[in-house]
Amino acid sequence: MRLSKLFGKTQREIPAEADTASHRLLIRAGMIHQLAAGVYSYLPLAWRVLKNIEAIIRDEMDKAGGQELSMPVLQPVELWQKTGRDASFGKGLFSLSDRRERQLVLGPTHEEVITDLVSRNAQSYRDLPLLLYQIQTKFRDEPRPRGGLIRVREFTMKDLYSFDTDKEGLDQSYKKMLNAYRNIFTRCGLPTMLVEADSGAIGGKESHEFMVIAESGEDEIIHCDSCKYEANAEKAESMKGRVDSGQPLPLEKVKTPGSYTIEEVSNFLKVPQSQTLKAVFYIADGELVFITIRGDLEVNEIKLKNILHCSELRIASEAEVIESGIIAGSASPVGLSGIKVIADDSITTGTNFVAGANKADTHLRNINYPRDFKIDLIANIALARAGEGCPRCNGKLLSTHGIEVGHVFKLGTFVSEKLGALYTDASGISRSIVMGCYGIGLGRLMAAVIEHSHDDKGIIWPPSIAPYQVYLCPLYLENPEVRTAAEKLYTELEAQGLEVLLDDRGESPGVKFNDADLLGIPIRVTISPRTLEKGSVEVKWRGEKKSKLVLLKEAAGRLKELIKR
RNA sequence: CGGGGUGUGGCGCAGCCUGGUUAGCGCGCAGCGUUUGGGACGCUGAGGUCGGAGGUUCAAAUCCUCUCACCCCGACCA
Repeated sequence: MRLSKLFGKTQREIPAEADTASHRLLIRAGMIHQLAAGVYSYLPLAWRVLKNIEAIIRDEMDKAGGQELSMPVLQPVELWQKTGRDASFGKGLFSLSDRRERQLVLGPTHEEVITDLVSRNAQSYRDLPLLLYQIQTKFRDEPRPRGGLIRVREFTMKDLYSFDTDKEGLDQSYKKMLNAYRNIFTRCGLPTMLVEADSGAIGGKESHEFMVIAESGEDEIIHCDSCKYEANAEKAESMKGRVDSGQPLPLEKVKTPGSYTIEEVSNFLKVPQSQTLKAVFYIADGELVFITIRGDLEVNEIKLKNILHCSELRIASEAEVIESGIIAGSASPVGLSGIKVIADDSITTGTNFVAGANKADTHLRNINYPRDFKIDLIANIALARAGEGCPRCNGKLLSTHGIEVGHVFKLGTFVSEKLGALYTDASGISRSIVMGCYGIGLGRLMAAVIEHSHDDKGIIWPPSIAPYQVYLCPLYLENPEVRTAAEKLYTELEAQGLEVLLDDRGESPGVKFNDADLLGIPIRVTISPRTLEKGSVEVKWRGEKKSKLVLLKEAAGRLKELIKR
């Protein structure tokens, strides 16, 4: 390809709206263009990278036994109503109606469609296991697209679904996919961390995410400094530690004028925050719930949502709290009735807690569970934080940020039950198919590669996914020898099957070198009167400082070898 | 949805507070010339409904009202 003809121009200036590295570089390299919030065009360079990523993914999926197919983006909403996931996706579902006022959605994922499809085509245990996948555009009306391609509303995703007869089969499919995913990310030059994850709106039980460590990552990863424990903060657990405060003492009322927050109460009564109980109020699908948790901890809303099995969860407004007769600032589970009370299991880690008295400016000392109050549900709903103890060993938890590039779920039979996807086992009994699902976002993967591999000059593409392999960079093109040598080498390299970008522009060396660095093509080959004097060209890897001279007549062969490596 | 911010040629911005001739600057783009091993220079030129609607005024990019879009911080996910 001749650079002068390539659609898409490099930009010198940094686009104002971009503040993550990949976003800036993708725009500056002329690879993407934003049409609307979270909606992008991919220009030829980006498209080539995506195609390369796609080829790697396809290869690994096929090797793992996957069969590629293609399903509709346009889906009847009824299918989503059957699984109830129209509610769990909520406003994230792009929906529209056709001319007959039929409600349709644009597929954000394809569990429903594929399960419906499989249920009609696989009836016997002999038809299983199955691994089916597609690489296709997904639509999700994200509340807030961000970071360029990191989070968008229309994106290409590889989604594979596994169908097995039982849990053991699912475990095997899951393992195959974990392995394939590791291969994919490695081949894309991306180091990843496999973390335990929450399954969110997709549903299901066990779930893992592949994370790329990056400052700009949206996810917080909690991991142990001494064992292998790694989890998304949404899911992470921690040792809460015991609060040793002796034998239960009798309840005692204390006046606490002006003290409302945990900090104020703890200062006023001179007790550590871990010796208090915090009250937090949420509205779960319209119903007010009372949450109590040790004062030094925070509620993990994801965990809370999961145990409440609700689709919408938000902090209650002050008005809503007051309306339900609770004294904000002095709220307490003690003596409360008519409201659902959920407690974090941290309330059992100590004795003689301080909490509100449900009476203005008054708190209670020496509250003990279960002596003094009842709750509807006790569970681990606390946010794990760096510095706390590892739940698996004696280590300390650390925190980093990451970009989620892949997510795998053990779905189980949730979807197949709802959609009646059954198979007949060897003894003739009808059973639900056991499912798993596995996704990779291609654009996000491309962005993550850039986040991981760039410098202040530009992108550094791993050769496996680079849009071109060689940046052929002749200087002083008006010099006939340079021009002839460049054209000849260009032809030879292309004949060798190499992907070459020829910078045939009449730009100055500085401009050409800077663009070469920005575009991040793995190998730069410079031809100038200076190199030709020695019958040579200059070869330089994008990621390295030094270059070396290669004889012009050997150049094509040598480059072919380099690329192979 | 809550909070913060921005909309002015393809890109980055100034002008707005304190209304007043042809709306500027840099990059980029086109032409010519001189240059050029890490983003050269000169000359010439093209390109703008000042996000949109309404209003105030003799006069609006500038003031007022409404509205739309986009970005950033939080609740969602590949």
